[in-house]
Amino acid sequence: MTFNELGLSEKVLQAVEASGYKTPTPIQAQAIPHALAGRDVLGIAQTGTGKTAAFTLPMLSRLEQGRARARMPRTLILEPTRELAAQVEESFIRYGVNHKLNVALLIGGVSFADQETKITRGADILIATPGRLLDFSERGKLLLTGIEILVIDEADRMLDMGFIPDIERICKLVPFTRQTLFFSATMPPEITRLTETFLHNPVRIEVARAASTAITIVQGLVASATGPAKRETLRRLIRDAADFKNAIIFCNRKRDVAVLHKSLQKHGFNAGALHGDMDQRARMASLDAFKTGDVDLIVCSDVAARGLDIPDVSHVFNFDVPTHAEDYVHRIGRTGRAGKSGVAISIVTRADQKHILEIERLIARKIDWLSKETIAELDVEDAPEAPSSPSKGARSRRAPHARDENKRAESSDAPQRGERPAPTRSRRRAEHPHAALAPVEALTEAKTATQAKTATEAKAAPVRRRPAPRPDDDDAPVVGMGDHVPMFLRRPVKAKPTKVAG
DNA sequence: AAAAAAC
Repeated sequence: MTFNELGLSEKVLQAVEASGYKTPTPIQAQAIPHALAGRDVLGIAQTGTGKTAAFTLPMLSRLEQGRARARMPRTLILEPTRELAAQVEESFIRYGVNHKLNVALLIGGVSFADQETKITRGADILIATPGRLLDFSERGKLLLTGIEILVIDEADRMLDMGFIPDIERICKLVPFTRQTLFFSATMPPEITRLTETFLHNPVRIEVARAASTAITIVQGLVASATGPAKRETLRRLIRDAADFKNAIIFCNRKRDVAVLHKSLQKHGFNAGALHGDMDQRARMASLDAFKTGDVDLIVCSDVAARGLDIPDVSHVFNFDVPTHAEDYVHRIGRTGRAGKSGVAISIVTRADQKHILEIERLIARKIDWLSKETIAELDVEDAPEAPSSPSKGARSRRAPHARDENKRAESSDAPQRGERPAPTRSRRRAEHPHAALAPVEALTEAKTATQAKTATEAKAAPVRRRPAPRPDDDDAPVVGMGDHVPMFLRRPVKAKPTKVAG
């Protein structure tokens, strides 16, 4: 099967060919002919299945007839997050090189002015997140009465995010006669109801089960105590990762994204961050830096869990185990894409064990433990949230390592031989094909190399003076708000939730 | 339990 057989226009086919694609994915092969024929499509597909091209390509073909009028876009694509919207815009730009179509991106967090100019000029393609779209619509700056094709992408995620009322409002603002392309990874009852209301006799296309995890992803669990010890566990995993290229690190909370990001930087890692409380420019900049390889680590909230298509992510680390099993599937799906192999490792504390069971049930398989010690052996209950008191067990075993890292952190502020520091990359391991499955050997082999390297770098670079590092306080200054924060702000807000009587 | 999304 080739793209030529799907009925796409010559202009689109040329752009597809220029991008180097020859064979359509299953969702593309099945959806494109129906989309071109004007049918409503209900696509049940995970991200990473080629879903975006499944609607951008036929839309571009169909838009070749007709032109946009001022403030009346011809097509509308709704996305749950700003990054996804921007990603879809890129897809239209890539495959629309031979067209003279106006593309507008309507997302929050950026100024109105540019967006308004584009809308006023007339947009053939409008890609939007619901909030900003409704804002424009309510201000009378945008008319949805000329919409010919409506795309609702990631519908189940829109549901999770509480967007369904907005989606319903928008569906009522567009003409009844439009064509609707509707995509969702799963079909919960609310989504089914939505499709029954807003789709007309749709073609139903289902490609991959939502809960299936790509077989190209090697998954593993590593037991850890909480607090600073957990960050130490992560650093060890990054350092010892075999075939490491880059990694996405997920935290459950935005606050922890910021804390971990600072911690990694302090330890000399080349890391960026991405979460929804960052301003939009910083979000875009972080993502770009990661895509181009300027940073090889990015610490994220679940804003990045779904849909983001970053080619060649070698590792995903769940710094926190997601509390929703579905999120696990989405997170680890950032690696192992397009037939490439990937590694996904989750750091598990005692409190996470029940979530692991749910995840294993969802993906219908056991995930291997990669750590020698089990959770039961770790002194989890005694592990501190605050940086003041260390956990005994896990800590003392790795103390030499921790000291090592402090040296690295100090040296990292200085430029090394005119290059930006890229510690994780420079530390890339000699091939160890099954390292992820044989972690103990990999760790031993890796450790000597790391230590040798670190020692050299520490000598070569000027050392920034800091209080003598003790393994106990290696992370003490990291609070996510700068180093000078009153002590009372560092204390956990709530009483320790893990403490249960008895 | 938290994240995301409008000002």
